[in-house]
Amino acid sequence: MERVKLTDVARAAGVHPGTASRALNPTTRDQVSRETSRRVLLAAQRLGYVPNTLARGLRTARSYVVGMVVPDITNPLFPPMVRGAEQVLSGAGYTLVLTDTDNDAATERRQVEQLRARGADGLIIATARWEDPLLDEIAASGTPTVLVNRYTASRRLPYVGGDERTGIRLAVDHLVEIGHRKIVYVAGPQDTSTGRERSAAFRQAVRSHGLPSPARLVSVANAYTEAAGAAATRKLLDTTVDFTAVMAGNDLIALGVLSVLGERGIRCPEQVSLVGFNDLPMFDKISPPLTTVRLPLGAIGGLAARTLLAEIEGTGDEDAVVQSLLGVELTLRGSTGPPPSD
Amino acid sequence: MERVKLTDVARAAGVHPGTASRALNPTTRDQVSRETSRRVLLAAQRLGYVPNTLARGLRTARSYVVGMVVPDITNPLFPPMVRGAEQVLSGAGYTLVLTDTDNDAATERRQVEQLRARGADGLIIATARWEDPLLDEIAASGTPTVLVNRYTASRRLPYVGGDERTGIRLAVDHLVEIGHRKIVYVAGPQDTSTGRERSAAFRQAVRSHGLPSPARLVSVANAYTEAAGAAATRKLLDTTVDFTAVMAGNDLIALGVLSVLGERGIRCPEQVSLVGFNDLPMFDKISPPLTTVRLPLGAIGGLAARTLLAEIEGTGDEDAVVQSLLGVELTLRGSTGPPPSD
DNA sequence: TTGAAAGCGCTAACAA
DNA sequence: TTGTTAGCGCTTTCAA
Repeated sequence: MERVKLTDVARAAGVHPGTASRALNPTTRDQVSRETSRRVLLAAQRLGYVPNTLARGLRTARSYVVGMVVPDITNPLFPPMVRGAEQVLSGAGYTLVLTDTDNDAATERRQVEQLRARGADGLIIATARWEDPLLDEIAASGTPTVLVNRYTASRRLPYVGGDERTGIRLAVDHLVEIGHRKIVYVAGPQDTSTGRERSAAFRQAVRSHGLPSPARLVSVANAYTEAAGAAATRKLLDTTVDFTAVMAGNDLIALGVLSVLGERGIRCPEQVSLVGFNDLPMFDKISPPLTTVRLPLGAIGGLAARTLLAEIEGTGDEDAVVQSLLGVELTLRGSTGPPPSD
Repeated sequence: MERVKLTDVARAAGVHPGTASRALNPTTRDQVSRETSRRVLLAAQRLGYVPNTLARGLRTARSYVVGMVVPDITNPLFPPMVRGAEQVLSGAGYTLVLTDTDNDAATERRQVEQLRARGADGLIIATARWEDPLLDEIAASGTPTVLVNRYTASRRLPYVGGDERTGIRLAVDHLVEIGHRKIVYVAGPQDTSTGRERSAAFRQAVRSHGLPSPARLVSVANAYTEAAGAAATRKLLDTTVDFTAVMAGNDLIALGVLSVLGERGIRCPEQVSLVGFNDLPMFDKISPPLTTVRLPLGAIGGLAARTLLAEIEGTGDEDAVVQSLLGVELTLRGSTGPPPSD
């Protein structure tokens, strides 16, 4: 069960290994006569030759490996991004190595190290914290890297994501349009760019509509989870501010909002409207179906991959794209309606 | 920004590269004096040495790469398995390369080839069809491989999965226990082992309870999707058999069943009970919350990885495990209740 | 216990 | 256009 190698192909075709290599490699094929390259290709095919990527990588100092780091592949936000990236990369002859950090900084560091040990040509990272020393080190190291989903305060690495500000504005516009004036915000954690960006966008949107200052109308969840969303909502309700609509930092937080509304006997959307963020799968099946902001996750992953490839293969003298935002849309469903008329 | 290599460490420690290699490698460290190995380790640490996995792999003919092939990472069934596998593998010093075939056989073949070009030490495959030539070729090639989630008719490769037969039996037992006698089954596609296995288990369970022969009580969906489930349910309802409970081939099919019941004004669980399979995320949030069979997906992925590692690293003279089934449990929720009493 | 040297499979600079 | 040769960074046999 010996593996066929280049020398075997060369021998079978009656040429030197160097020639066989040139014939097999599309970029060097024109250095070889048509007849010879035909013979080599044929022999390779016949013997079932599969080039050894390790050996090639060792010689060319390129691994054709791209690492992608996600906090938790079980979070439905990430699979579509991974998929989008993988399609682009494998189409370009690259292999995607996926690592899941389990939301743990030490694990992340170890895995990035592993990726570098493999000579990864580049990195796609979805785990950025607002302050993130590891990413600053990576930026300093010069490894081609693109952030997705979240970016860092230092903004030292290019970023691809959705246009979150517009997403929040669309949602608030919608609520205002159907009559809401008292809108509260259950924000996501502020140690991520998404949490900060969306909070800022909410404040701005509310202000632009001349609605009451949101200072006391924002409650911050300390994680993007149902439980954290519920806790933040309880805190909000305990200060008994009155409101007719809730904007949630993401869909899972919206789930927490929904459960607390249920607890307190507040009906959605009759008494309080609710908008989420992300449009995760199955949120159209819950009751009430959630109005939410949809991000083009697959496209984000794909564009991140293309951005990275440009950086890896690019000539380097072109101006680099530092940030790309993709358009988002508001998905209207049953969780939003006019405020109670009394 | 030059990368530190073994020779640099050796020079810094004042030893020969061969010695440095021995000191750095845990399995050969005892061939080196304590003092020397201490010096080498220290130098490596100080210089930030990261070994080049490619070079090592080329020399040792081992890549420490395991490929995992899934049909669609966007399907929530797979992320937990991937995660379980990745944790085991990275704990053992292996890197997981994930590939998504987009449910396409040609893509799958191309990707498996890529994985072999990378010298993958083994494969975990979640895409098995009942008749699957590619997998038979892989089996013949001798590449260590473990199937998860589904197996092939030829059973030439070891398989790790959930105990599906027991899952179906638990579900049917539950329905019978709360009073149902007329149970129908909306099966999944019969070109997968899961579709076949569950169908057979249903027939057997029904028979063992002395319920009416299920021949006309089974409708087959041609895919594990909501749409296919809905279509199969319509076919069932159009032949107007009367029943009080539906067992679905999986959760997505159950979703299709639910929507058709809604269409026809049949209430669940008051008029008809419904049981799913897999316990996907969010199915506890739909209305009614779905009673379903839970598989230990993470554990399945983890065990598949361990099985594979045993095969890769094993001495080869031990008897190999050919199949491992993990325990499942029935999760009772709102979609099942006693049949109507009239 | 350590050093010397060969070689894993491939590519690329140089020579012919 | 093709052959020759060296070497990518590492491990491992052999010798000292």
